[in-house]
Amino acid sequence: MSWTDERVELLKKMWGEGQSASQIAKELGGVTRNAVIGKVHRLGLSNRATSAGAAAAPKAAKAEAPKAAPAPKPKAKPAPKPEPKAAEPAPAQPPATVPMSPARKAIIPAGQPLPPQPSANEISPEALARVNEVEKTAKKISLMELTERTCKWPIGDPATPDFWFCGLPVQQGKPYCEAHVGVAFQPMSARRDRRR
DNA sequence: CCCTGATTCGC
DNA sequence: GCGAATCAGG
Repeated sequence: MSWTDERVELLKKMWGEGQSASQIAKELGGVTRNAVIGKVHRLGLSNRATSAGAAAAPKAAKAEAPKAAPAPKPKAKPAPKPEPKAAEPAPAQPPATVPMSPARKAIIPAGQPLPPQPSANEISPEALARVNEVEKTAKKISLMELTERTCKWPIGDPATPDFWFCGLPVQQGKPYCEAHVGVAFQPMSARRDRRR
């Protein structure tokens, strides 16, 4: 594919709208985001109000030496980085199997006894509200559709057909989307008033 | 890890 | 001019 006027125009339009290079590339087809970025630069349109990622970093200007540049050797990748590997602060119990749902039938899925889950209580009302919102617009994907980066929060009753997985984009690293991470990972807390 | 844009440089 | 590879940051 080449940069026809039309394609360049679309590129400009989308870039102007704040679309990401990858989105533009996907739209144009036949080009990678790198191609898009490269073109953007060649066209001279660059800095726009970026949201993130954009290297707002005032990189050292490439002042090419007029003659006989000292050749700073840009190729440099030391930093072996030993990787300290800090201990992960075990998060609260993520729903091993079934988190709470609107109407959990009285069925307890066979298997290990469910660990004490931070049920509806102890969770910020806001987080729950957001989850409810999310669950209404969740992608509702099936088990087969789960991927490394789809929210794996189960919704509904696994014993009925009304069962799906959230499916929204996961929050990097986590197994759930942002909303579900909010209720899945509790900072541990109030529950010690277990008079016993 | 995923994603973003920026730069470099051989073609 | 083009864009993959690479870099740098979130």
